[in-house]
Amino acid sequence: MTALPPKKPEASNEAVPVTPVTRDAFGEESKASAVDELVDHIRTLISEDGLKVGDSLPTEKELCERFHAGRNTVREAMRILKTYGVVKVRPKVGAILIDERMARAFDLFAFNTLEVSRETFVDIQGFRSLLEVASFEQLFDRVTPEDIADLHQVNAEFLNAKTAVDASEIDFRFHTRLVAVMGNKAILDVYKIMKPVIMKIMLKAKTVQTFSTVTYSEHAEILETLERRDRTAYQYKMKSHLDAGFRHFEAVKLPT
Amino acid sequence: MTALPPKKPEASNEAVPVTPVTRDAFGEESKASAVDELVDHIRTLISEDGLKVGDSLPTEKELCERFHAGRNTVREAMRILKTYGVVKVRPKVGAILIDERMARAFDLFAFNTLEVSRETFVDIQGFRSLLEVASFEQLFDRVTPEDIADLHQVNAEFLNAKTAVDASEIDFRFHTRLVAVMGNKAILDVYKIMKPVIMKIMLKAKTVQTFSTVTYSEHAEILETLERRDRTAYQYKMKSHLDAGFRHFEAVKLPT
DNA sequence: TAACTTCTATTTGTCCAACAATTGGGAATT
DNA sequence: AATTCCCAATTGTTGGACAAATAGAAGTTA
Repeated sequence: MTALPPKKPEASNEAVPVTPVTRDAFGEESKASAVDELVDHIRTLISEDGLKVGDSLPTEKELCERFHAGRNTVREAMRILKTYGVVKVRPKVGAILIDERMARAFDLFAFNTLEVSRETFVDIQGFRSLLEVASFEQLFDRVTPEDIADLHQVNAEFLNAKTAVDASEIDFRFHTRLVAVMGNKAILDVYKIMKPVIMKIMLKAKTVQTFSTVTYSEHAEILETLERRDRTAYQYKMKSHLDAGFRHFEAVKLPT
Repeated sequence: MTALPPKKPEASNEAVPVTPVTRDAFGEESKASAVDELVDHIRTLISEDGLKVGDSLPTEKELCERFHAGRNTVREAMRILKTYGVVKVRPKVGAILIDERMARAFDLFAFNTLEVSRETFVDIQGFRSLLEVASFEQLFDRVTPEDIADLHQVNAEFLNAKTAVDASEIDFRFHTRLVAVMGNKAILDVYKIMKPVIMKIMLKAKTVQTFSTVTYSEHAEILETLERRDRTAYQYKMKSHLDAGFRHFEAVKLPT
């Protein structure tokens, strides 16, 4: 025994589950890298200790010692958990359990830098119609004077917008704030994920001029119907507002 | 100049976009860690070079040199992309572009270490209420006899279900098929992503017995209102159906 | 005592260097 | 020409070093 593998120094006591050749993270099988094993270990650690959202994980050093792994290995494993939206790491304070998996799931699809196809456009606008028009019951139930005030304030920012990009940013903020009224994080996450596509739609359909005049006043009218709790008028105004962009997109006549 | 910061050795030529303090992925602002910046850089690299699935990314060393980053930083960035399901890395051959994001999205929620938090539960059910109840206009517009037939067929499978898991699988298929009636891919994708959480909700609320009796007949009643184009009845039946699971979750009395 | 400031120690973030493990591709052999 | 073997390139893992951030303690002042 001249050259023993330097991987396992000596200690094999402690509480080492020892999963020598396990399966990969999920589904597909592979050779079980140290990082994947570590993720598995941390997972069992979480469930066995019954850790809940808000609880802390051991520090990197402790994880190194407990699982006999190098710090970079631990860091890559933690990086996976961060990407999963399961932990939030801050210097000095360490890793805290969270649950933002929903937001992460939608982040995945924000990777698209491709063109907006006609079908995607129609689908997204249909989705928005559902989230902003058909949702009127939940909107009217929950809307507060604060919400209205916020929305007015956001809408007022149109007057300061210099470029079309600025203006569409404000436009998106307005609609996002409206969706936020429902107080549903999942819905809000989805809406935020659609931002790149929605922004493209807004930009395509409007110029700065349009923003500071038509869009601004349409928003104002929508807010007014919201304030009055006028369901019928709200649905009509909002649907027209969304369809406006749609009609313009039609006019452009995309190839496909 | 005795102690210059060791971060930037010297070279500032090449093609370094130099995003010193950029924004985070979306909306929320952060301090822009080197790893996050690197992910951004690689992303722009992919889109600017027009890389497609199957193409190769530069090696770790090349990425280190091109973006003046340490190898661990590069590795953590690649680890993020791997977790996203955007690249597949093998020793010697390097990183190849793939697109398994949908599969990864499912994996996210198969990460069972965490309980479905109460807020998540409420949000998801609210979302479903929007997608399946408030969407009735679009549903009634587009539903065809074929859709109805399919839905009846799926619902009939309850009779063959042996375990609660089987049954909840069928339950989810039923609701998915219903959402599919709208013909909106974006909405359908979102619904599919929520599958693991929805499945948990279904499992929590029901036993096999329940599925083969209550759920089955509730579905049948919903289909009947859909066939009759009875808007009011549909909304009432579907809302009750969804709320049933909700009430059971209430009864469980979660700690927080 | 209470509020504020400063300091310290701990923890994470990044980089470097070294070696092990894997493997595609070339070299050597038949 | 086919097969086998070997090498070199690349990723995987480890350890160490230092920078950056910050929670908590210690000290200061009103």
